[in-house]
Amino acid sequence: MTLSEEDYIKVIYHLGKNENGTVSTNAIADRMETKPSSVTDMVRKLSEKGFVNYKKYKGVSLTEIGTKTALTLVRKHRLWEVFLVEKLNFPWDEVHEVAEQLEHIKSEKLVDKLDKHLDYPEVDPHGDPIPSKNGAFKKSIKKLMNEIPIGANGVCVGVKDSSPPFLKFLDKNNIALGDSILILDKEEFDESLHIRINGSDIHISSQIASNLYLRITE
Amino acid sequence: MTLSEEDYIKVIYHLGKNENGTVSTNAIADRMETKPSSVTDMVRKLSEKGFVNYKKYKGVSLTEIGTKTALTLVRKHRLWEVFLVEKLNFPWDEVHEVAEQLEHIKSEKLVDKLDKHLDYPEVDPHGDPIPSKNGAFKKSIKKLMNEIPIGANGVCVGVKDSSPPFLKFLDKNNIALGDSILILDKEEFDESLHIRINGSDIHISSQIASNLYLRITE
DNA sequence: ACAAATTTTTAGTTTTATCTAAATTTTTAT
DNA sequence: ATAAAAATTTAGATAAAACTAAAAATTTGT
Ligand SMILES: [Mn+2]
Ligand SMILES: [Mn+2]
Ligand SMILES: [Mn+2]
Ligand SMILES: [Mn+2]
Repeated sequence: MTLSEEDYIKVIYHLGKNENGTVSTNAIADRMETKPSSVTDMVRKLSEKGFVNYKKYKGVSLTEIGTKTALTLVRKHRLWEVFLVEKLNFPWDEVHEVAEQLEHIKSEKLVDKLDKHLDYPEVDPHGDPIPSKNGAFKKSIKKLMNEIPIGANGVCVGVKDSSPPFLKFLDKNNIALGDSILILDKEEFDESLHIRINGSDIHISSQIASNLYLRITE
Repeated sequence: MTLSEEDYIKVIYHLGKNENGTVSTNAIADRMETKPSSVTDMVRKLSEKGFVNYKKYKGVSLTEIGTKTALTLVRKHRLWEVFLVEKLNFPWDEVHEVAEQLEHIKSEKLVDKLDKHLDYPEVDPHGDPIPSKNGAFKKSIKKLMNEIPIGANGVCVGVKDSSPPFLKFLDKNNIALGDSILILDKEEFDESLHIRINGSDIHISSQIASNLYLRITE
């Protein structure tokens, strides 16, 4: 597996999660910031190697071995993110880029020892679950904040958008994973929310609310 | 800097240390496990980029910027080795291979934070010095065990050969860095040594003695 | 249903890092 | 000094991963 092949497989995995599993050439090209013709070439190669199912003009989906490979990469990526935040004190908005490189280091023993060193974490710094060695997820019951009824209590457990600008915004407003949140009210006009967090009442836009996951506590 | 360019620069650095600084095409090819013709191509490219001085048929040497680059790589390699041994409990004979990959991760911030996390180590698990951020070494006064007079006391501070077979041999014989050693006697016939270590007297071959560094304690 | 728009693939190049085989230069030995 | 040996470079090829431009297939809108 080359670095490039690995990145393609990860992208196909992430895009396939939302859809029925089948991903279009253009969608991959967009995400990889490359050209559709390059995607066609790579997808054909991955198909020959058995990682994806591919029918010309019909899109691609991961095979069983392709899915296994993707999960191993996601596991490595997220474990490294935990390491960077927990052990090296990186800000959570800077870890993705470095983990994008570290995920390609080839050593099963390294991943096992890293997992142990981190005390077997179940989620990464953005609240995303870390697959176990055999590819199993602990599934969590989480909902986007804008889909939660007024009056409900929850704990902030993840972000949908984990881009640096959004994460920096959360830092600036003292919103962190693990915080308790009470939904006070919703404005009809723009769907913005009034919430209580860390003892203070604040007003957040629907764009923010639709990118924060809560686990409802009752 | 591609991964391959970085590996070439590191090899030229290590080979140049022993010689006058000028390294031959074949020496590089041997060490890189590649063909001389490939080395010629790469060396020409590195020369165009300003990392090495190169005159056809006359060998290569690192420029100032090339040396700086090599030292940064050596620093990263050795810091990662310390991490693997100290934090992840890797055996010292298995870290080189993994560090060979980790040294190529591009993030200055990562190296700084790793250095701090490890509490600014001065040597790697094999006793080799770690260059500082600006490329300075702490020079240590160490000698090969076979060059030390009978009766002298020393502390084992490094290995010359850090190949897994030699390191495993030392483990098996309970010889580790930091151990105090007294040279008891030398056999004329094969230059083998009788030494006292950890309270017991043992007999070691000249091949072993010529690959262990001691710092003489008096 | 069918023309237009969009998506995807094909064909032909480029760059990087290799290789083999042949040519050239340098070194060594008589 | 010169022939043989060794080291090094050149020439030409290959494989991976990109790209552009053009062709082909699919989807969309009327
Ligand atoms: Mn990546
Ligand atoms: Mn993450
Ligand atoms: Mn390397
Ligand atoms: Mn080392």
